Amino acid sequence: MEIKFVKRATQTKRTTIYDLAELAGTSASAVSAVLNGNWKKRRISAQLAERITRLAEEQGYALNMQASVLRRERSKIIGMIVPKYDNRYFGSIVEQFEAMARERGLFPIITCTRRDPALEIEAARAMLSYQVDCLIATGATDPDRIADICSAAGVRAVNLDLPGSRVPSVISDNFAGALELTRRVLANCEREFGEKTPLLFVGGRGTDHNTSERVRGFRAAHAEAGVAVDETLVLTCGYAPEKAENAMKSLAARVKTLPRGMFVNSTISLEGVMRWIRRCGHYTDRMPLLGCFDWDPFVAMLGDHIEMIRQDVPRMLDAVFEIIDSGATDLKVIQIPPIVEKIGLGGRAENLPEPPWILA
Amino acid sequence: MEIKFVKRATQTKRTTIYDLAELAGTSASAVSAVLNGNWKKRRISAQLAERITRLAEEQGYALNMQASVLRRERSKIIGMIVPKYDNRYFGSIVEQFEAMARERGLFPIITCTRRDPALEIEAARAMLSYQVDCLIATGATDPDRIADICSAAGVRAVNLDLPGSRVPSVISDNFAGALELTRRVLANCEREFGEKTPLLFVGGRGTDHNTSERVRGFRAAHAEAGVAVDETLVLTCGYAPEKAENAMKSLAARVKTLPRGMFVNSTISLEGVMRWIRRCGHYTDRMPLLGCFDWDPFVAMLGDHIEMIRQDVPRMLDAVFEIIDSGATDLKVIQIPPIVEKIGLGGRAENLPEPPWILA
DNA sequence: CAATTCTGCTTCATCGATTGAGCAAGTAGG
DNA sequence: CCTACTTGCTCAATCGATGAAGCAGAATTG
Repeated sequence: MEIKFVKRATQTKRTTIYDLAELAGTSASAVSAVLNGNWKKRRISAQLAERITRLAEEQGYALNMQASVLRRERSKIIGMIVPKYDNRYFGSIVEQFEAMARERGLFPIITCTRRDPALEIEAARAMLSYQVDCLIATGATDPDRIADICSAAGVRAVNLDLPGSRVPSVISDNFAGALELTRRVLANCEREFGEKTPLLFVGGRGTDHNTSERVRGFRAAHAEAGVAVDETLVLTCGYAPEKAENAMKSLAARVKTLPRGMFVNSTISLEGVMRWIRRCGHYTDRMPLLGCFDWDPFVAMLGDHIEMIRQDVPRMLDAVFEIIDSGATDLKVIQIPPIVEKIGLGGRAENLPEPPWILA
Repeated sequence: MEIKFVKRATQTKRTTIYDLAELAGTSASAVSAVLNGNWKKRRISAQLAERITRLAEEQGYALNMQASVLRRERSKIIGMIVPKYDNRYFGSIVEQFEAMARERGLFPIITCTRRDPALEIEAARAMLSYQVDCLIATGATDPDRIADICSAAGVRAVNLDLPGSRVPSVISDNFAGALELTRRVLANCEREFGEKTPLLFVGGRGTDHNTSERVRGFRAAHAEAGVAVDETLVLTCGYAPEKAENAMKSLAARVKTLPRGMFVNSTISLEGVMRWIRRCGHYTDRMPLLGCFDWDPFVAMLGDHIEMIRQDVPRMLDAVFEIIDSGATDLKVIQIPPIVEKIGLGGRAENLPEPPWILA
């Protein structure tokens, strides 16, 4: 059962253009020219090109990118840092980023920083070491720091999801999205409970741009509806489920009546909120009416009491690549309108049995 | 508003060890030795080391990995290909893989193949071009093909999630997991409906190892319960939500009574199944009882009619890295017991067999 | 027929880091 | 005082691919 598997690592020397040159009775530079496609420019005969190509295939030749990149001006490597992979939003960002990069002949490398500021910086440096031509900082805690590091290395950067002030940014229109989401939840509450009450805002970091814009939209919708925001109900406690759950717990401990409507700042926070709702025993008669600034297919099935705002990932990435492709350098922040997920479509069918769905 | 941003790309020449050598009045080789940490071996004085280190920092020196890797024996780059980022299972695989790679001083690069066999191969080749030391093929449609390509380049490979026959594999114990999941759904059905009826199996590719093992577990549980499997109810239609949804649709069109219990082969398939359930109008009185071979926090909140099996990602990755770290080359398939998620809670079931389940 | 252009290559320096070999000065030992 | 180490460095080859410059020989032009 001892397999060649590792043996070959020592045995097999990878085929290089020099090996091919020798086999073809020609020079390495001819082989290189043929294999990287500009043999016409270099006036290699079609005959020799053909012969070299065939040989390369036979020998299972594979370009050594490290050598190639070292020599070339541009690496054609594009980097992205991303906070997490545990939700559909970042998942689709990464998946589409990869696809779009590949379409353009770029090699994508991605690093997940788990919202760790130190790791963000380290990851950015690592990517620069690998000679990325461009770096996309997604949801970075300190985008400007990253931009500075890139700029020192002469590398382009673009911010995604969270804006910075040093390089172009592409983000959702958080204010508009939050305004609309809050409006809907307020309207649902009024319809269901017959009275206008201030909503809870939970999740996100109070310091990040997105969260503060969403709070602004939240406030604007309240103002519009003539409802005073209850400041004790604005809980920007961080994104993690546990943080949201704890925030709810301690809120429940210090107020007498719990809100009947909530604005939850991501599916990740919603995870914690839902957990709390199911365990706290305060909503046994009726679920609170929720709005979630984020989308997840199963959340959409949780019931008709949840409204969702879905960030428009395809358009966001189109904008990112337009900046990259065009080489645009002006310091704009592009805001992409998010999508309101209509309940009923993504939402619950009218004729489903009533939740035993939610447990105590 | 015209920013330095791109200007610098042409202006700034990155600092190299030669620049530092000149500034320090020493040789490039001394600089190299100091900066990559083996200056003791190379008998550089602490004094000079100190001076060089300071200079490197001042100048914002960053190692050129392409040059470094080109020269070195091992690249310390580790690759992973993964089918999708749209579910928690692969999301956590990727996230933990990255973290564990970094812990070991390896640089992880990941490619999402979207279950496209051609892209899988292309991605594997690309990674070899970048001189990965090791490649992990996660959920690959043709792991052996990838293993062959790696072996030709003298690169180690490991299969994850789906096994192959050329290199070691780490997978879930699909049979045991499916057996337990089916048992539970059967039991739930008997309890709820007072009779033993065969379940539906939906999702996955009939040709892949995982799915066939799960079907085997599904059958075994039926046999155990004395229930005959209804062959028309085994729908290995692929993983995508639309495929599952369509399979359900056409099933509904050709049978008179729909199953009251279902084994769904992934959260991704469950997405389609749930969509169908909600739209079809056949389950207006009572939701079918479900079992899902996969875990998602929101699915867990969908109600008490869904049982879930969660694959043990941390242990799977531990196993993968143990193979890599130890340099093990024997052709084993390591099966990691999955976890039965208790509704509401979550933990390992009592009646799963004891690990470590090494096969063949 | 000589001068020029074109064709089809080859040669060689280069990218930046690494490392074996070697060298000069200092120190220890006999 | 001479040999033998040790210390602290430098030199130069090397990894594999790239592309500017150059060089024969064939083809074309005046």
